[in-house]
Amino acid sequence: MITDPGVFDNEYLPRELKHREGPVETLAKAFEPTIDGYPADNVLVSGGSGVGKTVLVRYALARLDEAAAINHAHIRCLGITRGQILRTAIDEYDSTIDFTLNTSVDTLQEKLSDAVISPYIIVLDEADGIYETGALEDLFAIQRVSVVAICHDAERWLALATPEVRAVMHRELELGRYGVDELADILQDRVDEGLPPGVITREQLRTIADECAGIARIAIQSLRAAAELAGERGHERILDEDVADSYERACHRIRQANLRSLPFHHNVLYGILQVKGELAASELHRCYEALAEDVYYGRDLTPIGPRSRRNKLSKLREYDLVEFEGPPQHRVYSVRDPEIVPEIEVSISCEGD
DNA sequence: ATTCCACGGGAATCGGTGGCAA
DNA sequence: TTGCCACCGATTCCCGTGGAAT
Repeated sequence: MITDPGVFDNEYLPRELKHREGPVETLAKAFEPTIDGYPADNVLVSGGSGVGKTVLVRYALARLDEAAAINHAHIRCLGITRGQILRTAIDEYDSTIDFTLNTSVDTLQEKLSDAVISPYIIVLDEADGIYETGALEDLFAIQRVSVVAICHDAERWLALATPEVRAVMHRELELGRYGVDELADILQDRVDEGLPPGVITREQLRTIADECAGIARIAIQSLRAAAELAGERGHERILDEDVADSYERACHRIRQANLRSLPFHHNVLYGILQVKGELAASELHRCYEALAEDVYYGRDLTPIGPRSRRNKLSKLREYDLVEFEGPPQHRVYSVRDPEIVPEIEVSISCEGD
């Protein structure tokens, strides 16, 4: 049923960004100075999950590309280091600049500073934890570099900022949740581009939009899931029952992709929880230790200690894969969705069963 | 009031990479 | 080629914190 699967990709950039005309203009204004060779204004873009922060910035940069050849980079900052941010920033500006794995981060900063001779816009996506890296100061120290920081909560982000950082964040852009009709409009564009005409009604799009509570990413994946389900069930067009089951499948797919993007240790911990259902912290650690030798056998990795496991578990929670419940000393870990399975086979039978 | 326990921040340490001089 | 060193990122070690149990 799907004629162009590309329209459901995260990377897909719509021709027109519906219901974000104001923010698009704000970004265009912020980028305008680059056309005359001056640095762009720094912008802080904030808003909840799936309100289209990333796509907004990508869209505005694509428009800028049409007007002038301005260097820009897009860096996902979640869980990466100061060095990785600087390396990416250097590489995206000029891939001929060489550095190695053990080049000091201070040197990297100097290299970037020396290299940048024209306006350079660096988008720091998922920049909620950017202060821990220290990379922000590195970038702001470079005159022609400007930053678009994307975060969830602007107030918290600015509260953590130094006065220097606050002083150079010239523009703030807060995106609210889409309304049902707005989101239905956005879905309609994807329908027009990626599905045969007439397979879904406006009312069904509104149902999808409503179910997703304004979160565009889930809505778009729900639309895709509804079309897939209709296809699998041999329906000529998308029926209400396909729409009804689409949200589950969309969430499932997003979480499954999240898990796949995480390294082995995370998958081991997840696998234990997925099989056991619910575990107290001490039980989880006991299971991990009981299994570790088998699971890690033949791999170029060694089992990690309890402290690292806690960090991995926090990460799993950030990715909406694992839940914590109860106070620290009685914390219970469980998976959000037992249907999501890890990449690895964790054939679990911990002692104590 | 005291003990217990897991959490999580921060410092120390480890294993690996790559430059450099002998 | 070898040994040494600086450095990185990942991990471990150490320890203060705070809520629940005793």
